[in-house]
Amino acid sequence: MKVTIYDVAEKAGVSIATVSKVINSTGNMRQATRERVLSVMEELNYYPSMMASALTGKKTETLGLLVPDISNPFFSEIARTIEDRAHEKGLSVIMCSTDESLEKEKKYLELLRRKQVDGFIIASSFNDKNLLKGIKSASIPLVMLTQEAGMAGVTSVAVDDFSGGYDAANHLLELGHQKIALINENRLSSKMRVYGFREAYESHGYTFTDDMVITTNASLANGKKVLQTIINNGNLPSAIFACNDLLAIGVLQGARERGINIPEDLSLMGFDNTILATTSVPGLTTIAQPIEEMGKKVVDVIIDSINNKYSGSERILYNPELMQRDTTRVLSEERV
Amino acid sequence: MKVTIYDVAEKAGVSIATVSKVINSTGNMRQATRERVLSVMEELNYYPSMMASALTGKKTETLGLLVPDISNPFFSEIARTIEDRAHEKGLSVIMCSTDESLEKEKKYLELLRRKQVDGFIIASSFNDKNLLKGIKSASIPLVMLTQEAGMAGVTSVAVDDFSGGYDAANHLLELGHQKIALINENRLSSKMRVYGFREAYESHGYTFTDDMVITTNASLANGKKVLQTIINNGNLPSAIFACNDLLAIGVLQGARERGINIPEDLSLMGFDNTILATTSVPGLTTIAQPIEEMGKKVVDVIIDSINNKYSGSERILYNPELMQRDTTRVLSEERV
DNA sequence: ACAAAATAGTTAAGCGCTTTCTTTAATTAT
DNA sequence: ATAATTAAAGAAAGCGCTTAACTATTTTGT
Repeated sequence: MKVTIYDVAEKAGVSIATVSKVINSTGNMRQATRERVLSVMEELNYYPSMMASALTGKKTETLGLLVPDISNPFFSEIARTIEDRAHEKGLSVIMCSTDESLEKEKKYLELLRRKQVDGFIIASSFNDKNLLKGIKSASIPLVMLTQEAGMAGVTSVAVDDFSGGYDAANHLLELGHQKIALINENRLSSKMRVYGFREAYESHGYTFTDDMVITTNASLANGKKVLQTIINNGNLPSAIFACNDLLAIGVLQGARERGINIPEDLSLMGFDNTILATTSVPGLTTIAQPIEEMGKKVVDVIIDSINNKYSGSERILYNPELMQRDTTRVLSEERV
Repeated sequence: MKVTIYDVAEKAGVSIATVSKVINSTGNMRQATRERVLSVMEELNYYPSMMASALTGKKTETLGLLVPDISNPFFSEIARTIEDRAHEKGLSVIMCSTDESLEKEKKYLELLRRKQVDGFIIASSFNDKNLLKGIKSASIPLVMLTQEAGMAGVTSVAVDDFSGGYDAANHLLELGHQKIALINENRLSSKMRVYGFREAYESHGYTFTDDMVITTNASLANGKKVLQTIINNGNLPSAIFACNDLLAIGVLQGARERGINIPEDLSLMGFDNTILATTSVPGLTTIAQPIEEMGKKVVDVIIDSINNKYSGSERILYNPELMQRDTTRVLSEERV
């Protein structure tokens, strides 16, 4: 049978209250007593149940993390830094991949509420804001990662997507590109990148039109597919800006398969600076997010709000950084 | 305040026992009563606490997953399939990256025990078998993934590493390579790959020596580093077999930086067939593991053993598959 | 040496559920 | 219409812990 606090108390010849005190290092007691209890705990292989203690008003020491897809390198990389930081602070994390699907978001949110997680870190879109409102009004700590909540009173940590997009456009524009296609995801952060791009683009005096952008979900396959679409549309652009590395690499693969040379025939940019950008050939020019910093920050914020040391509602924005590698280059004369 | 079963009971004008019954769809009751309770639950935004119910002998519906590193694509990919399967069956999963460190393994194991996870899926090495024994003797369900427990009574699901290594060797040997370096990790599964390799190598009449293999941890950086070491040792081999894709890609990067052409100057193989193998250029020849199947299987096994429908102790082995891409080629005459 | 103050340890209620028994109400049979 | 049977709902104990309030034991002061 499972060994409980009663077993320990009995064997150590004390009350369960005393055992509880040694577990939590609270209250006063003789050193000898403490040691005796400790050794009995050891001897019996006793693991205090966090369920039981959570039930008595303590925390569950568990965080819920909702990401679109943990197998997407960007999210697995940030999940790793979150996990590390959380563990450092004594919390575990339950991860859920939502695929940005409303049903899954709803289901997982409910599940995690029932599990009484101490707080949520949310990197999934949550287009149904009511879901978020529900947890907000139950005053369960909540921090958005990678995007804003789209409602008051929720803090978020993210890169400055707009300026990342802006930088991307500038880079391409400086290289002489003007006919550019964008690949976008249907989430706010991606759209911000496109807006930023647009801003820079127009400030160079060009006209941005919506048909320059194609929206799809993040995956290698979709990257390829979109490239195909772009090709089919005829009128190949001289550069493509994908709103994340996964899509960009998909384009890269597709290009290779069709004999389109990158960057000779086509310049390509991604966003995120995941492992994929560093391992591809040519190396992917991309906009880096400070993944580690963001991961740490987001757990620090959630922990502070769990402990009521934080009740703000900020937008914490990090600066993106252009990582210039080898998929972009000056537009050669003959293509102008 | 948090809404509890009492609030619901009171508002619905029934006892908490009745509410409990509707929550769990047990016992008999009038349809009208059930509906009334249900609607009150809805109205009050009631989320039954799983902590409380777990305390009364039910399950926590939570699995503990220990992997070396969730940001390693192999593990994030398999974690995704595990997560999906688990959710399908109503369980959540807490993920922990151990970095194969003894302290972390110990810490996380203890933590998860305290959280009363229903079972463990372990893909980390656990060189200290006592840790595993502890959970085994507490009769907490446990399945090894990617490797064996190294003790009786524990079932494991993995690829047949030995035969994967064997296949890798054969492939290289058939291409005429004979001077081959291996990059190994310090975990049993990797060593099995090397043993398999060795077996094939020797069966071709060659002599395998231990100085052909260099051991390191899985990371891009280490792949590069090892390549450097190999170069420094002089006497460059004509092929390298890395025991996982991450290391192989590291080698690929390193090679590129030093102007070593792959596969012209050096053939290269990985293991796992992660996204990295498909996106690299040239595409990495590697040994594929059936990630999805394995992920599903491992949760099915753990669930069955949680429900006492399974108490076996099998080694469930999947067949690896050679994915021939472009980093390996026939050893050219002049290099023989 | 004795009261006052501080320290050590205990009692018991309560956290939010589940579940076994009981009791009460509704059906069916006679 | 009434007893026998079955269905519906409730009472209460218990899960493993925390904690406030309390009692017993020491220690300190004078």
